[in-house]
Amino acid sequence: MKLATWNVNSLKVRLPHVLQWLAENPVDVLCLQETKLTDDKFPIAAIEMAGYQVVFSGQKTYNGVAILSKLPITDVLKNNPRFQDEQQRILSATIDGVRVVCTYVPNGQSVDSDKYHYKLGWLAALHDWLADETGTHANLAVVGDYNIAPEDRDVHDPLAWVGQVLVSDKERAALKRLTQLGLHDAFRLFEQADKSFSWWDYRQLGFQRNKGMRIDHILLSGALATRCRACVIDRAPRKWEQPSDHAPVVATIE
DNA sequence: ATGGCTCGTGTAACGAGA
Repeated sequence: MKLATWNVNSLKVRLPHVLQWLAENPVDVLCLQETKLTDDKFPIAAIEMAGYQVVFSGQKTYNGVAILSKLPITDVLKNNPRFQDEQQRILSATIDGVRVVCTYVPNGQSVDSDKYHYKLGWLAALHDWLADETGTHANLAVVGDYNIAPEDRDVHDPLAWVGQVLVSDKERAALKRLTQLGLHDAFRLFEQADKSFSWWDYRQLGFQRNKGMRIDHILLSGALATRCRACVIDRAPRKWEQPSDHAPVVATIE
């Protein structure tokens, strides 16, 4: 199974990019974040024409997640059953024996904001729910935009970012707690180039200068990590016209 | 210099993202 995740920053704007990328990279499963579409506006027909089934959970203006799959999708669940949340940030489904959780972790805005506290509470609730899910599903993949750079090597300029949102100790500790449930960062199962990032600021030629961060992750249960043969960030669509600020991350599971 | 781009909303700036 080829499993990918991509924060598209508006599926309305990025639908052509998604279709082109799938044509060039016919992965089995693609998880999307920040669709920014209510469910009545979701482009089901265009995605089905491309050979994918799709489930989605959206809202107006913000957030929104979707799972595209070549193979049948079953047992769809919206949100974290343990966390009351108006914001549509989690969608789970079973595909080919793999439990896929597509997640868009809150950004947090800044460490002194209410949004930061919401992020930490949200992550704690995710941990508590996934503690059960890891027991229930041996083949579990929790993928998406985590809005956390796990280590300094995942940040273009760690000194400039010390203590800031996306890299703060509390956020990194929350992510580490997820990995301590037995979920492995697929990207770090393999040797990778230095300064590998999945997001680059639109401003100040961020991509051209590689001023980015690695904040989009594929976390795999032990059973899936053992079967994982590769994990790459595809920078190509970040070079296209009117790109998302994020690049897709792709894991190959035998 | 707390901006710089890009998005949705809605049709003018502004909040939010990261």
